[in-house]
Amino acid sequence: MRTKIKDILSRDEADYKVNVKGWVRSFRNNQFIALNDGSCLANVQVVIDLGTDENIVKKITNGASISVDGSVVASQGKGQRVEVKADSVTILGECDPEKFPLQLKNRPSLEYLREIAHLRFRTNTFGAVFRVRHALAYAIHKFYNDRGFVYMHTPIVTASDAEGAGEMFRVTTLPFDNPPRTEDGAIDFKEDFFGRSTNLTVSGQLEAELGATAFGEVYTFGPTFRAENSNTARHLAEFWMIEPEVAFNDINDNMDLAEDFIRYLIKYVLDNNREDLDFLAQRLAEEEKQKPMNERSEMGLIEKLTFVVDNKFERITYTDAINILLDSPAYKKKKFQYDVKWGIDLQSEHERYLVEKHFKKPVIVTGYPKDIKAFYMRMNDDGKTVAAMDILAPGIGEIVGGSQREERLDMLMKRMEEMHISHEELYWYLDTRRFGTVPHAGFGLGFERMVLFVTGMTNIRDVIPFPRTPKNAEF
RNA sequence: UCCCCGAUAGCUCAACGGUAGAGCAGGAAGCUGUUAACUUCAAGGUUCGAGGUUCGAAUCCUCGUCGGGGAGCCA
Repeated sequence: MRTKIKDILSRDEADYKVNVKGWVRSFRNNQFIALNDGSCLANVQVVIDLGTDENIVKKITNGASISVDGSVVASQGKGQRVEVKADSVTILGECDPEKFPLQLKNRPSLEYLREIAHLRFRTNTFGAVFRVRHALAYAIHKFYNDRGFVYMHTPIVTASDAEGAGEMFRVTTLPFDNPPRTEDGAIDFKEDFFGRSTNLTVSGQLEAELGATAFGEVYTFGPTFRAENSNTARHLAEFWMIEPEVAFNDINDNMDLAEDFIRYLIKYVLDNNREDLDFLAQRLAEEEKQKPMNERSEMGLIEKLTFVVDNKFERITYTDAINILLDSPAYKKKKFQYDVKWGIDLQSEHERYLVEKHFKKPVIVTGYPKDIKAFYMRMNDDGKTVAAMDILAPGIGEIVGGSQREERLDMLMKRMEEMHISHEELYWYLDTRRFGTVPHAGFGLGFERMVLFVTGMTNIRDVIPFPRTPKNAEF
């Protein structure tokens, strides 16, 4: 019966028999094995006799997998309280040190580790990141389950291309070198697998709204695909998104939910993944030391997370945001590359100014001009703005985008016409407004952006196991 | 997609247009309660690819590939 290293270290007692299995992180002095089994960040020290069979000792190399039978004893050394005194060591899988691409003592760069993503889980950093990622995923389900939400699986393959959330990946079984054609030469999607043109989903929101008008409170948590040629540290072609949708909620309820949600997730990880977070905090602090003074962040990772848990997000309207920007020293000194005036979409530099310079905390911006937002957002009484809300996080930018939805059939149809979206194609969406329509609201939280925020990592490719980005679908 | 920067030993990085180096890893030997163990020795290179300039190119120029930072699009 195998005992996990996490259990040995947290039990913190001596004088009992165990079997431990894991991967060798380092082997010192022909005697001391630092063994890691992924159950926690820390290694357990395995001590073997100097007289151990040389054929075994030779195979205890970095990366090798071993099984150890022995006793947990109080350590004579300084670095640990308990260690495993081995009675016998079995090599499960050898690891040729000459060929093993992961050499931990060389401080491999994140970029290099990305090239060996199949092995990078075996590092402290990625071990911590992906344990935290898991904890966040679990906490998401727990948060909504505890509040009576129904977890809804919205389709991955969709025929709807009206969501306007970005470029889509086509799903087809047609031969691309010689597709069937209609009489006028267009590709005949009637011949395709689904009998129509289909794509990978860019959002589960429209389907989630259907669920919300029956269950009241639903959420989705699934993969999402955007075929945008985005090459940034914040974009993936395949990413995960959480989209709660709640009947009878207005925009203020929506903000409350999003804020409670984010704060809950951070608190969950602070309470349950402290060892990993402390390691990531230390990693980040060392990285910050490399930066010039004026680029360093004022707070450490733990401090930042605690601050977010303890403080309300700032809530401002789009119009307030524009006025703050117009009044800012940055604007007056012409520091902004893009001009500021009512009606523009806020640029990255504007969002960063609001979040990182002016408020220095997460900011919720509401009431955006209708012309820069999607058709389904509820029109405000002024006829110019919609009940949209974006949550902007320091260092990440937009982490949540949501709105109260337009529940009034006539208003919704008018907006769709203005934006050239077919009523026929979305008849099922409009039906929710035809039959027992209710006010409702929801939002989308980018899961990887949340993981970025919590772990303090800076590239989104380092918080998803196998990133899909333009020109990269390895593994 | 656009702008800027980069690619040199397995990894992290040096090298003014003039003999490609170091640390670590890996190999050999030693030491033995170590903590990224330590000490000694030996080995390790198509300088990303294709062209070009030059007596001579890692170094300069052009194109390409890949990576990083920023922007756009967004979550």
